[in-house]
Amino acid sequence: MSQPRARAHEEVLRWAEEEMLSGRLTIGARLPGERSLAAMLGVGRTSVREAVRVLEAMGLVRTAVGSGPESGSVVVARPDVAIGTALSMHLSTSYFPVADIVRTRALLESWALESAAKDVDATQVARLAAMLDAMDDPRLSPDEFHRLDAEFHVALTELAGNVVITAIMTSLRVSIRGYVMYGVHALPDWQAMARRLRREHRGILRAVESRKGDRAAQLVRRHIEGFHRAATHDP
Amino acid sequence: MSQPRARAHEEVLRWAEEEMLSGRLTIGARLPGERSLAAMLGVGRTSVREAVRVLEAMGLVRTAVGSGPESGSVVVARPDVAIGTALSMHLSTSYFPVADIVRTRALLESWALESAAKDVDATQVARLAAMLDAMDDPRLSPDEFHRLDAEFHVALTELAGNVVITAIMTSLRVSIRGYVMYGVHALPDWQAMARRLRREHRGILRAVESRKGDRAAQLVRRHIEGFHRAATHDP
DNA sequence: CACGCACCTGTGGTCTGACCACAATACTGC
DNA sequence: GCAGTATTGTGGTCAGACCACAGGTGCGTG
Repeated sequence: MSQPRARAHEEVLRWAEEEMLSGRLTIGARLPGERSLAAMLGVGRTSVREAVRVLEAMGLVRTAVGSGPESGSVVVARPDVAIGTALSMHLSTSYFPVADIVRTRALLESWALESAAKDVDATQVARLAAMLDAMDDPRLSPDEFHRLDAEFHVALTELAGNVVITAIMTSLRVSIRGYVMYGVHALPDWQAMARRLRREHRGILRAVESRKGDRAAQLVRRHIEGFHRAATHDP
Repeated sequence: MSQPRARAHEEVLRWAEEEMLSGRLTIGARLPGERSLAAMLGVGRTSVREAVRVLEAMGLVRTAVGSGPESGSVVVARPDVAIGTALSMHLSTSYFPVADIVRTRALLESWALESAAKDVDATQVARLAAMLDAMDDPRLSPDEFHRLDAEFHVALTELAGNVVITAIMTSLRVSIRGYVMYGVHALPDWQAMARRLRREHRGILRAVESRKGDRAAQLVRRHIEGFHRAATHDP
């Protein structure tokens, strides 16, 4: 009606969105097979596949071949996938400056800590501390270290309980992964940097634990911007 | 090498990302035709199309039929499209609570104003004031009013000059459009709300103009959360 | 010579039908 | 009873055929 000439694959996307809005298609549910879906909507299978690809890229479905309950297209909720891949692609066009991403990350993360410090419980702190213990292993490669580092920061952000912000944070981490690793290799002394990061992590966690929200926010902001400065400092 | 069994359309995506990273494919450039691209990469045209669909959904290309320089797949930079459609789809799965989106918006926007108020110039203020003048027309439908309102808020955020935050803001506005319009219809007195929004907009702009960053941030936070409360207040 | 219209070409958009690899399940022969 | 095989249904891929569309080309007419 409103869009009399929608492309066929958009028709499929519209259908999927309606099904999800109405609650007929919930997380964990399986989409009809591509062939039957095509017949159902009166479009070709290729158009259905194009729509499924888009849904997959947006982190809304996961596809698998074979048979059984795990096969086919299953509805999932991975918003970080969507934003992450999109951000990293846009980064590759150089449309997004890394500095803007770093600043955004600092903003979101400092807010999250400020908000989280109000009602953090011991269980959460213990879990975060365990992550930091794992990072103390001096045999870790820069690559592994960064993976744990990213996990720690995402876990910190999760404390605030805002799924949108968590999703954006995860995405930002994914999208700047390449840049971080590049910066790491450019560092004169990686071990020294690792020691510094570990120390700062402990400080941040301590501030959160003692409910000092604004101090935690300040520390994490310095932590992020400090690494950025060090990693982009060309000799 | 690293991924010996990548799906064909992922091969195309990888190619596109590499081309953009290397600078061979810049914004405004045209992709090869689907048929020649398929031949070039040794995959079927359907796989190329699936990849192009994903790129399109991520706001990286725009496609058009016909011939001439405007046709074909053109590289563009519309990160807001990517994040916006993804967010709205995830909203429809009810995975994202609206409250989290509203809070995120308040955070980003208040930061942007605080940062922008430091060096705003008269030209920008005049442009924003003109937008507010357009919103004064009492004949505007709620729909038109909301469109202008969204434009104003995005323009405010742009003042900070952080493209990542601008993209996220635009996306958030797009994704909550349905919710806002629903809330508007639920209001007992739309005209009264419009008057209030207009007044608050003027106040925010005034604060920015006089370089009072923290006051502008506070006002916009109240503005956003106030509307949210009013629109979700069930009788 | 200038103009306008019909034709040509290349683009994305779509559909059909045919395979393939794969994984769970049903069946079959021992 | 059980191991091994055949069946079924899934996504993944490809080739080929149309279609609608928009710009360019060139012919014909004024």
